[in-house]
Amino acid sequence: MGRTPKDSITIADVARAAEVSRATVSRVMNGRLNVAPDIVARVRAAADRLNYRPSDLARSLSLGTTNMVALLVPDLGNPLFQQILRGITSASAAAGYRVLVAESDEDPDAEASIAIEARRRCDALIMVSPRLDEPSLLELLPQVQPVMLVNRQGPPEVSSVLVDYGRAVRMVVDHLVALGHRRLVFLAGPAASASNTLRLRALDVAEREITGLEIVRLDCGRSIEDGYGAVDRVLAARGTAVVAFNDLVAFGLLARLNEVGVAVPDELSVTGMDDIGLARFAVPSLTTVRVPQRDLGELAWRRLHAAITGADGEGDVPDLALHVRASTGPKPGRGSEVGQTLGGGRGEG
Amino acid sequence: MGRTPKDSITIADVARAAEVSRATVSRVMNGRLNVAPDIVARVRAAADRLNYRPSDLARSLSLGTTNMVALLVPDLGNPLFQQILRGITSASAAAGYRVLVAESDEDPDAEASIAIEARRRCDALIMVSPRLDEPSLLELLPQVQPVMLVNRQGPPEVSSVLVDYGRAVRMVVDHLVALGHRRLVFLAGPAASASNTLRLRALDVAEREITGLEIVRLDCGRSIEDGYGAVDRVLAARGTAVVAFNDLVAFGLLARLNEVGVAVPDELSVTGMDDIGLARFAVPSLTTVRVPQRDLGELAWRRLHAAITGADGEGDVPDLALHVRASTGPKPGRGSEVGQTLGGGRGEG
DNA sequence: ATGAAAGCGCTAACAC
DNA sequence: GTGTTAGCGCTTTCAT
Repeated sequence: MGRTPKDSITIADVARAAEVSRATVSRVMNGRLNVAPDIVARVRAAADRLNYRPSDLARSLSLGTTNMVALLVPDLGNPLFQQILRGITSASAAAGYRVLVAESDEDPDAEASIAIEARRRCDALIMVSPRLDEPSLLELLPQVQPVMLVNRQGPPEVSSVLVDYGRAVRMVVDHLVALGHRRLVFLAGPAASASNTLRLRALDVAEREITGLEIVRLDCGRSIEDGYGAVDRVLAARGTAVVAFNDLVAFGLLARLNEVGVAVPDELSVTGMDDIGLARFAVPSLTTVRVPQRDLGELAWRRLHAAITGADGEGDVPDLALHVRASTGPKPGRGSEVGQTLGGGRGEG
Repeated sequence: MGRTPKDSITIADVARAAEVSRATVSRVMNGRLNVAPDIVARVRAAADRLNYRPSDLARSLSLGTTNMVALLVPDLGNPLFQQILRGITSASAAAGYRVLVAESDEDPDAEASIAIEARRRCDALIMVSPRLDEPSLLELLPQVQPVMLVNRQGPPEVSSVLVDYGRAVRMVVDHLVALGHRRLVFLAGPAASASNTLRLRALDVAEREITGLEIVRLDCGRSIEDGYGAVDRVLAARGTAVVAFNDLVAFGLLARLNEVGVAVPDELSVTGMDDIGLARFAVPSLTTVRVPQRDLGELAWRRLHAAITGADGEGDVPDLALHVRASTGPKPGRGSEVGQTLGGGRGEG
């Protein structure tokens, strides 16, 4: 409307106080040249005296740009998304952008409308691991451009940052196979998670390629509690090593194994995924694959920023690295050392 | 300006398509009554057909309200702040608000300007554990109202949500004293942290009140690494129990103690603070005080929202609760059971 | 019940 | 160099 008794002082107040036009004040505030030094001083003085702060809202409306990015994640409680948020926040802050966070609460149906709504207030949107089904996603994406996908593949014209969890899980499997393990238990994550699918596919391939390798797949989840609660089924599966969906699951597993007195890695090896900060400090310290989650956020931002500004998006998805620690060891049973070579997999049975 | 070749379709387009005035479209979009049903239908149809989305920016400018809250935290990597963010995000989303996150990176000098800048884009600001010194804080607060402080006390006219870490640490101390411990080691957090000061003060009081109680204060920090790295100094301090600044520090400590072969709690008891999700799953599971961090965020939001809308801010800071788990036990040495009573503290030496 | 018009606070042509 | 003016897209009096 027009009647809001705004307390805030506007550019007009400064213009009046400095006895210049609003345009000139604007020029001064934005460091535009072509303003006489004495006028600049006068305006600055007036602005300071009045404690003037330009309205970002009005600037944005006029400029057609908000300097904000929206970030939509399924669950802010997930360390992965927290790290990505950190990466995006600090990287975008460097470019003068702010981050608006939105959470879908793992509800696929809510995602689309939240995405649209959040995007409306921002110049761009970053969707992390959207749980939306493929058709809905394809329908949504054009409406929220420019948009960036993290850990989910979109159509070719939509850029994305993807971690190759397939390769990651394969690194773990190869490591365990090299230690002599032939019967592994995989603790699967949420079915709706694209990265879980990647892992499963890689396991299929591994099973096919490595002779004698058996992998028992167990539905589990992605939280500590899920891992903790899976122990009975894990033990019943009679594998010699377990590949957890992520570090959190591995953590829960380790805690419970410790309670029931199963020695890790002497009786059972355990691996995680992600290398969250705590992995190194698990008891025993956790063998896992380092996924540079924070860098992921930064990269997503860089690419998006490049897309917005028309520059070229430098940088590639950071490398994965297997970190072998104390939670994995040779397959229990005969002998102690194993030292097999990777790959060709001379089966045990 | 006026020349931006906006691709987005505006209220004017809809008005034209529906052959009504923009005012009418506005009324329809906002569910205002006083519009003939057939007109409503026509407008809705046009809007749908054109895929019209009102610009939040323009609405905000006109309405004078953004429906956004700014959240400023020192460090997004800190689980406490992450939980608070979660609480605020979900609680405010329920009221149709979005959260803008900003991070000061623990830099006190950056805080003021970030706060002002973030606040300008939002209707209100929540500052968590500001590291700013007192005078600067007092100077800043009036400029960013409405503002809410979390875990830091401001002047009376600025509302805040405070956890009584003093009481929390005292609960831990009493628990340890009851177990027979008389020489404790306190691993202190960042000096700039107000909550650390609260803990230290409470320890002074405890030392005065409980006869025979000695507390060795060691500078440490707030991260796992800090706890991990403090082990040598802790052992040198020759206490029988250690009170860690928070769960993270306790985690690092436990990990290292396990590596060097110090039995917890048989040789040394360890306590944390906060009861982060992982505390229960530490090895051994961690005795700690549950600080409902997420609720803190929700409460901060509720109070702030009440202040904005003029309602009254219901709700109180949620209760603290000591969770006794496996990381604490009787003081090592003579006998096994201790079973002393709290308080009056019959000293040992 | 609807439209015309002013205004939210700012920026950027365009004149002078 | 500086002022004038016309928007950015929306809401809301005020008149009809």
